Amino acid sequence: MDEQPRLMHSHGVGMAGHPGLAQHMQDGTAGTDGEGRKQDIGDILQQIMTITDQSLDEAQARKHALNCHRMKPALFNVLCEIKEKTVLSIRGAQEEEPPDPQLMRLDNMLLAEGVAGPEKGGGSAAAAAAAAATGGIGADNSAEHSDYRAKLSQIRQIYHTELEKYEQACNEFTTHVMNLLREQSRTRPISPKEIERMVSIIHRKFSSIQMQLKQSTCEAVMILRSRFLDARRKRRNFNKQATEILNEYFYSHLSNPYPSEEAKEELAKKCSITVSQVSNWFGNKRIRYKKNIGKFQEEANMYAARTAVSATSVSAHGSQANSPSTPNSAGGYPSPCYQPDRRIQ
DNA sequence: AATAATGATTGCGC
DNA sequence: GCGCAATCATTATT
Repeated sequence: MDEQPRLMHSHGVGMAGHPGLAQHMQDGTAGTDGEGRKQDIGDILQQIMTITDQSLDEAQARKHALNCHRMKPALFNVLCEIKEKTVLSIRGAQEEEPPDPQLMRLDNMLLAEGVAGPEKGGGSAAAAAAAAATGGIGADNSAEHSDYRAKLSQIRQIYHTELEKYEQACNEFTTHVMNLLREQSRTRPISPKEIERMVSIIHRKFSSIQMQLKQSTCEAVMILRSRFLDARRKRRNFNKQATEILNEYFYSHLSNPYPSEEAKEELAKKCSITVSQVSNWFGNKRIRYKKNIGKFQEEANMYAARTAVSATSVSAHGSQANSPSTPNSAGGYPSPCYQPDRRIQ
């Protein structure tokens, strides 16, 4: 019920009644009465308000005069405090900045890829060594790898120069703004705290720009990786002998062209390719054979004839064992017209 | 330069 | 995990 008066009292923040000002004025204006002080302040404020109407030289002189005025520090502090209470307190609350998880992720990735970290020694020698250490396959691989390294270091260089540019621009801008604010704080209530806040705002802005750089660098690295890691891009056909061996197996097991794990391993060893390459080959072969048997007719006949010949020659030498483990008849895949029958004769 | 062949990858169902 | 089918990207051929 009777809270109204108290509320109204607490809201009454006027300039004349400001405790800080009163305190400052006590030692500044010894001997004058209240009317005089008010007159003084009104005078100063009037001068400040009209300063823009004057010519440049005049304004400069007036600014200097005001700056040297004995009331200046007091007024300045009061204005700063009022400003702090009215404007900045609104934004002051949301001041804390937790480390952005996304930024951390980007940083970690760049570090892991060797883009952000310290410069790793020199050029092609180190790259080749690294390639040899990781690859172990041979010259082909190391050539690819050094190419990869070269491109990566290119990205790295761009990243660093850009980052440095941003850093420099940020510093330049910050000092510029700080100087400006310091300069303006001679005529405008700008507290050091406010300048500090402004600097942190600038830093935040620039770090968000840096994050964009990091983001795009990450993307570039990912694209580079996918380019070089995708085996489709460095595909080499198998040599003649390898395809020969694979085809031989395929056509002699046409009824069931699914080599077991062991068979795949053996084929891989014989062709000096990996087991998964063997699997890929058989996968491709099966589907392509099935899709267009006619096209493979000739090939099928050729290999069938060849195995038939080798089988007969083997059996002619005495051993009666059937060479392929699975006979070639009933099954999923249609056979070509010429069906090699090793039981022939 | 077009086109075919070929090894590798991806998405889906089992 | 495997195989199939579709597809990609490169290499060989015309």
